[in-house]
Amino acid sequence: MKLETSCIRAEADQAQILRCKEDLNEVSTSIEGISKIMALAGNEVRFKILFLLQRETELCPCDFADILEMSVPAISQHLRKMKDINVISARRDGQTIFYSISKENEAFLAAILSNVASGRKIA
Amino acid sequence: MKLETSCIRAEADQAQILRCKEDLNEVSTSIEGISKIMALAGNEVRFKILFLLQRETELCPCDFADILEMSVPAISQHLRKMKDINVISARRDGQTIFYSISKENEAFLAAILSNVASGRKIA
DNA sequence: TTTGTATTTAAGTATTTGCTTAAATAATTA
DNA sequence: TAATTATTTAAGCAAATACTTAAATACAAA
Repeated sequence: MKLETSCIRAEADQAQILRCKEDLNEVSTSIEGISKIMALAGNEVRFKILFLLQRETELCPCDFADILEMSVPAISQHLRKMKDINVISARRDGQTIFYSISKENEAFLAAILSNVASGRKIA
Repeated sequence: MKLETSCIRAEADQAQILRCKEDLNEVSTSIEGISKIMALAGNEVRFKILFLLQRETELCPCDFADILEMSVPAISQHLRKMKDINVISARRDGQTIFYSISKENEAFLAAILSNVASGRKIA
């Protein structure tokens, strides 16, 4: 019995298929981690938050609510998701909690954010 | 009447808030475009497809179905989304349709994919 | 022309997402 | 202490997502 999901064409390069599977397997942990970060950064609100954090170093939920004209709980929930995955980190100063981009992912995010340009599309 | 979503703390730096809003406004088109790409790349299946395309230059839906062990329609729908947004492009050769990363976004995706590493997390 | 292969499209559905409002914490100030 | 402020958490819900199966297209070969 054939696997229904598979193609049965003669041209399929079985060696290539196998090599691809092995390649993927080797980097699976890495891919999992990166696509989790990408999934978070892929939300426009969160991407803006990251963009702002890069420029301003640190901001509080309240600031984001003002800047993005969104409710504080909505912002807070976005921040939580990014904090959970260690994309950003928090420090408390009195009642205010300041968020900033985690050292760990700073370089990766900088590479992505460097493509943000005024007026024009990415290169 | 105050805007409910806004913070009323004394410490809010109004100049900073305003500057951030202006900054965002200047790059809004760019941010919109990039986060659309990121949202697509943020899905693990699609990220794998992009990773594979970078390594193999071009592959067909059937190949992806074999490699990722998913149904052909599921793959096809992922490919469509990326094609719609011009992340990938297609060429037909007989019955087979070969997909590849669009020239337009090659550099951007290469920058992201360069963080995929075997065994370990991103830097 | 009929049959088969590769792909896409469409309809249906379970899950996830991103907000809302209301309530709960936590720290500050009166 | 009580009242205020900043933030988080929880519950609920509409919209988006990612699959499924079945049907439709497009090309190739018999």
